[in-house]
Amino acid sequence: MVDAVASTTRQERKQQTRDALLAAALGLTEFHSFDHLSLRQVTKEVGIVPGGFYRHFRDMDELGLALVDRCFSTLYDLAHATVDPQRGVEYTLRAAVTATLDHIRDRPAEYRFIVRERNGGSPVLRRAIAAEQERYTLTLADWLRAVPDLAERSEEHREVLAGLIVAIVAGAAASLVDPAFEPVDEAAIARLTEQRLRVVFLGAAHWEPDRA
Amino acid sequence: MVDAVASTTRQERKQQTRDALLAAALGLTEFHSFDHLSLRQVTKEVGIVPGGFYRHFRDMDELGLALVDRCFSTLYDLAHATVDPQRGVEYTLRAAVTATLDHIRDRPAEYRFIVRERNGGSPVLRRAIAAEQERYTLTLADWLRAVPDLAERSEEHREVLAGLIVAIVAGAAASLVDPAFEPVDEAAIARLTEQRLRVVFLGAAHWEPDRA
DNA sequence: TGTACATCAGTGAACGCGCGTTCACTGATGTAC
DNA sequence: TGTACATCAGTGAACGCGCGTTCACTGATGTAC
Repeated sequence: MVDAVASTTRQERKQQTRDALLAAALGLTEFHSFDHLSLRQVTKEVGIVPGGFYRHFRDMDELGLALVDRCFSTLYDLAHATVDPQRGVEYTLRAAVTATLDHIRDRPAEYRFIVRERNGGSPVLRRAIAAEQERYTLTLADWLRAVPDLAERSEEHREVLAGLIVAIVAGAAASLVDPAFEPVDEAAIARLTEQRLRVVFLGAAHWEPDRA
Repeated sequence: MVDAVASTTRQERKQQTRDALLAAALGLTEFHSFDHLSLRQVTKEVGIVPGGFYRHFRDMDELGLALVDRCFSTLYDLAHATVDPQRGVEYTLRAAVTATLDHIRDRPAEYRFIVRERNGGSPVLRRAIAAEQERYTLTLADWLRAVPDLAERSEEHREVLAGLIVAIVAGAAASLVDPAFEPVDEAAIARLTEQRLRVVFLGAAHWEPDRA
C-alpha cells in the first residue's frame, strides 16, 4: 500500500490492506446491499488499484464470507457479557435489552451487514449467515440453561426460546441501524423489544412442548 | 408489444406490458436482490426494447414500489381467510399455520421479494415495505380482537402480539422460499412456526403490559 | 361510412460509463550464503 | 556485514461487456368531422 510504515513487515502490511478492504466493504454497504457493491469501489476506497484485490480475495463472495465471520465473532462477545443467572429473569431481561441495544449502537455497520445479507442477494452469504445464526442460536440455548426457570426444561424448549430471542433482537437491530429510518426512536425500540422478550419469556415459562 | 392480439385496445395492451414487466422483475429476483436487477434484464425478459421501459415506469425504484403494493395486497387476502374466532385459540393457531404456509408456498416469489427487500439494498423499498408492514401489523392487531381471550386486552397488548406474529411468519417465509436452501424441510418449518406462535400466544395470555 | 389528423407503445441506434479480469511490470522486503 | 537472488504486494494499461438514458422514428390505434 502507498503509505505503509517502514518498520512493519511485508506480511503485516498485507494484513493491514486486507483489513482495510474488509472495513471499506462494510462501510460501503451502509446504503446499498453487498451484491450492489463493486470490486472497484472497494479498492478505490482503500487506495489500491483494482487488480490488487486479487492478492487478498478470489472474488467479492470470498470477501463477504470473511465479513460474515468477523461480524459473528463480535456477536459472541455480546452474549457472554449479558447472561447473568444470579439476578433472576426480570433483571436479566432488562439488562440484556440495554446491553444488546448498546452493542448494536456501537457497531451498526456489522449488524446492518448481517441483517441485510441474511435475506440478501448473494446465495453464498445467505447460506453462511443462516449457518452462523443456527450455531449462535444453539449456543444461546445452551446459555439459557443458566437461567433458573429454564434449567430443567428440555433442549428443544430452550432452542425454541433462543430462536425467538434471536428473531426479536434481529428485528430490533434492523430498525436501529437502517439509515433509511433516521432519526430512530431508540426508546421506542427498546420498549418494544423488552415487551416482546417479556411475552416470549412468559410464554416459555408456561409452555409444555411435549403436550399438544 | 410484438404479438399483441388485435381485439384488445391499446390501453389494455399497455397494461399487459406493465403487468409483464412486474412479473418479469419478480421472477428475476429469485436468486438475486432487486437492486442487482437491471432495467435491461427486465425488458429483455418481457421482449421489449430497453427504452420502452420508460413508457411504464420512471425508473426501477418506481417498478419496485408497484411490486410492494401488489405483494402486500395478496397478504390481506390471507389473513382474512385464516382468522376464525369461533373455534378457539388452539384450533385457530393450527389452522392459521397451515393456511399461512400454503399461502406462502403458492406465491413464493412475492414472499421472497418482501422478505428480501425489507432489509435490502434500496432505501426507497425498505421504507415502503416497513410502512406496509406497520399497516398490516395494525390490521392484524385489530383482527385479534375477534379472539375471545384477547378482546378485553389493550390495543398495545394486541399490537405487541401482532408484531411478534408478523416476525415469526416472516421468518418462516424466509426459510420456505429461499432457493439457496432447497430442498426445504417444510414439516420442520411448520412445526417450529407452530411452536413459536404457541409460546407467543401463551405469553400474551399471561402478560400484563401495564404492570412492570 | 370514409377521410384526415393525433396519439403514443414500442423501435433501433447511439452515447459515455463503470464493471471484472488479465498481464507484464516494478521495486521494496526477505533470504541464502 | 555484504552481496546476489527470490518473493510478491501493488501498478498501470488494456480488454470486452452490460449498463441507463436519449432521441428521432414508425405504424397501429383512436378520434373528430
